[in-house]
Amino acid sequence: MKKYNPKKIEKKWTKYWIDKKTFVPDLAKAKNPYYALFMFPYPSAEGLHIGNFYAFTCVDVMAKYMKLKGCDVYEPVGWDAFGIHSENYALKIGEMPEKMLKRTIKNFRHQMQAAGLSCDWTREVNTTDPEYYKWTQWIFTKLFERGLAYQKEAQVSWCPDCKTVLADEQIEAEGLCERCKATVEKRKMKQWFFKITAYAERLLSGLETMDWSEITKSAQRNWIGKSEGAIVKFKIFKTKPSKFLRFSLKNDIEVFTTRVDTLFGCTYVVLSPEHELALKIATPERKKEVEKYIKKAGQKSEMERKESKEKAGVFTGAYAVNPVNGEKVPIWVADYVLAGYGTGAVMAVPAHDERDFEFAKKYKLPIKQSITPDYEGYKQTEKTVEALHKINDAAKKEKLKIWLLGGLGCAFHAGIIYRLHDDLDFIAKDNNQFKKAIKLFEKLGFKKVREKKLSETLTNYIFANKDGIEIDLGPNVGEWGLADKDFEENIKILNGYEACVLSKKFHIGLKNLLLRERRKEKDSLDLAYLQGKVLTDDGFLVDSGIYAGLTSEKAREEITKWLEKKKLGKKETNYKLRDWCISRQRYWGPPIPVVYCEHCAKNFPKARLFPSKSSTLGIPQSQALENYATIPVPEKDLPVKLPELKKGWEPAGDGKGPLAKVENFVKTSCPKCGGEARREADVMDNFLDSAWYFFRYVSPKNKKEIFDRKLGKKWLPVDLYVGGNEHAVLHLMYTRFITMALHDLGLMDFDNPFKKFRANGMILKDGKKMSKSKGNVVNPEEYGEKLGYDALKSYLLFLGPLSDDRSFSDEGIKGLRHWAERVFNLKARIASNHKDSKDIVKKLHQTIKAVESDMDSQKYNTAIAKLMELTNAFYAEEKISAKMFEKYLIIVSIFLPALAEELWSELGYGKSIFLEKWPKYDPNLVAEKEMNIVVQINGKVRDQITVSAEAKEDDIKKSAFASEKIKKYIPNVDNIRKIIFVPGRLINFVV
RNA sequence: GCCGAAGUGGUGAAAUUGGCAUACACGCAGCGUUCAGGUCGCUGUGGGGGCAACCCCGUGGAGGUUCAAGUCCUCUCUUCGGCACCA
Repeated sequence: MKKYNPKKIEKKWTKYWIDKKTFVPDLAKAKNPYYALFMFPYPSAEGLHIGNFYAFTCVDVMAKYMKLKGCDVYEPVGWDAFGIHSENYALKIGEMPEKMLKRTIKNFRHQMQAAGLSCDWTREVNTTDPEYYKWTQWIFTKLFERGLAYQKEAQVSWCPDCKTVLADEQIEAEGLCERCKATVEKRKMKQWFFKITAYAERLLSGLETMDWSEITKSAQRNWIGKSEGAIVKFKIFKTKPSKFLRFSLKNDIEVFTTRVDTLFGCTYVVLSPEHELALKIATPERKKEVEKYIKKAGQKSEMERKESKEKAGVFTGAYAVNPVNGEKVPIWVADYVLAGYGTGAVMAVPAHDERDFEFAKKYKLPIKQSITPDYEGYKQTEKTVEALHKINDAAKKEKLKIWLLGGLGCAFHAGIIYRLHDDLDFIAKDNNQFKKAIKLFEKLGFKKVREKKLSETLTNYIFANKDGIEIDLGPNVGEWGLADKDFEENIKILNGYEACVLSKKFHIGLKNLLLRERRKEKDSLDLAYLQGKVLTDDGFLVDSGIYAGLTSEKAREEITKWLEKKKLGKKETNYKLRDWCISRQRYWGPPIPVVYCEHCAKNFPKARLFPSKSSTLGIPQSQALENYATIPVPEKDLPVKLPELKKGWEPAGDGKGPLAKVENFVKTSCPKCGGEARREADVMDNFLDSAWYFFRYVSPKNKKEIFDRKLGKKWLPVDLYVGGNEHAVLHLMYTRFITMALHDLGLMDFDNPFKKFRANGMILKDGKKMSKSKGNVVNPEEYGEKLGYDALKSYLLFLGPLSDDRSFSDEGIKGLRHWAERVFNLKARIASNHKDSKDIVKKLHQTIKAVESDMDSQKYNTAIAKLMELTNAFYAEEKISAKMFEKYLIIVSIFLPALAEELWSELGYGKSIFLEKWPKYDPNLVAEKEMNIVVQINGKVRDQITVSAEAKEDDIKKSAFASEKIKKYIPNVDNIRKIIFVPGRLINFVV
């Protein structure tokens, strides 16, 4: 018998599929289109990576399944060949990118074809093809017309190694370049941006209904970073407190906050060093210092700013007015406030914000509480302290020495006693002092409510006032004062009173009150010390005028309403998402299709204002270079071809692209006036190339349109997309944005490009991340050649669920090779006119059903497990019929395509197995004739019984009682308290 | 710190959504076939106790709901991913 030789078989069938166009659909005639897509391969010199290979496989298996299920499946392929990665590698080996890519693409194609994927190789696209990037440029011009592409001078991220600016999304968490891992710098440069922020809300809310991996959606949500709050205007206070400066509105300080409810707790305002008012408002005597600080901060990189843990800043000498209470608050400048978020200015509430608190502590700025977690407690303690004050003042007047103590553990309970060191006997005898105290209490509105006899001579009197404040009057110092370990310490804190020991229950409330007492003494008290931590959670407002007592949530609404009415603020939503910087000072990309014309600027000043006329979004128009009009290249002149350069295509690092030096490229004529003009010399980010490629696949050779509208309607959006989640906020976000923009142009009627997206987990090698330096990189080609691609692909899928990280091991893959072997060897058991046992037929039908349901939810690992079970079941049979084996081969073919084809042809079929139909399972055969019922006693399994599928509860009960084991546990049926019966599953007796 | 995902045998992992925990595979052990080897076939394999039938324990930890919990609720620990001086 022939031995299983995957190498030979796979080579034969991969060639057959391509030659016979087995997987090439007729896009126009297709009746049941299914668009299966894996992420755009970037043809790296290193060759195919196992992670990408895995994503391809996930898509491919589904494509094969859907094809057998009767769909017209399109699984296109192409090359994302522009970009810094390719160019960097070309620079490294000193070869032109174009030449190098010819080689790497060839290699990639070869590797992917060898893998037996069901790609359509007749419709490849390549982003570096002028026929492709013509449309990349076209998209730019369309966005420009709509005001979604604009130029501005801004702080941008510059990679010193790649010598170009990058988008925010292309900077990794530690401030490293996504491509080369160099630390990026901040530079102020004029760059082209895409107004992705105009779509922030749509990008966010769209996520809700999208069938995408949760992990991806969560990453996008975090990146968009929506926060709802308000803008509050602080007017600037003139040094003479009687008058406000009559500043125009723009000279108000606007702050963004999500916590308007803490506005009463605002004790100062902070501007970022980049804020336009920072220097303007500084008083003459502070100006020098402020200027010095701003300069120093400007020199620090973003990383340095973040690294310096201690908050630092400088006082401007100026004051602002808190709009809600008219309080005068100092204005500071500090670099812990970011220029790029919100308004670049914040209201500081040190009592309820950790950063503000840290800053306030350092510079001894006032801390004012305006939120409490326990409003009732707060009010009561306030009243208690008020009462204590009264008693204390009155006692002083009458020269009565008393100590006030909080009760330990009882509500609103303060006490009055004699001095600690006074002799108890003396107290008992000194009725005079005691009587005086009682009188004083009565005078202050306290009434005796009860009394407690402590001994023959000592009595405790309990007084209460109308607020329900209870105060003990008695010589019970031993019980209270000495029992409390914190007594001495608390006396020190409370030197404002004679003494007050706090009940533990009201620590927070009373300590907050103490805080206020201290503030009166202009002492900035250490809130963290008193409270353990800064109270940053929502709570109830206190010391906040008419808003006191409201919940934070309600107060935010009310205060915002009031601010809006008074035109002192408004509701505002902020996003962390920033516009997409698409300029690259590099060679290997599509040139930005823009021309700068001096004549047009003079003759048609309006040309500069382009695109404001057609803009519907109120975006600031492009300002281009000074004195030049910005003219987009019209469609008929596209593409703007990237000139072939033999020399000088390396990035210079001077902030200009290499094309700037190519005079015959830059020098051009203006498409508007025909006069002399200059081209933009930067190229576009390659993430734009890959943001729309799946549209192009629909009609890759179309010369008239970006894609054929009719075919688009049929095939788009993509049915299944799989790829790594490292692109969650890069490719996957850009793609959504471009799709929305094209949707708004009327190109199609959907704005989510991928109906279903699944982020595949990472493949680890023996539990560790793969890396070249560790030398544990799994090369798919190596394993494919050695053990067969059928086994390799199935193993990757069998490892675990699609979304989990999975560990690849050389031992583990043997199991799948083994399985392939067993499938191959099954043919020895085929007997053409054999009559299969009922059980094995049932097993086949059950497996068909189970595999279908697993495939529908992308549970490839269990689908394979079930096919293995069936294989094992076949091995338990002497013979199997050819008919059954054929059905089996079809369902196995999605995982072991080449092997299935080979066996299929050996059975005598002349056509591909993938032209067959997925076998239908017979529901009658799937259903079990008999069922296994678990018999439990008190929830513990004690026996199993087999009954017919039609058996009713009573029959089952009877059979259960017939069991010897059950009899052993329940000798007397009367002891059964309850019977739980789950049809088809179990019966549980509670005794 | 905030948001998300996840913790089950020696290992990768299953578990019809609350109903027999550990399917399938690796590894290991044993048997068979073979001159031999394993890319062959079969059997066994969570832990503990018992000659045995059988019993007890067991899904990161602690509680809870339930006849019944890997699954639901509360608290907690750990790991991974995203965001992060974002007001």
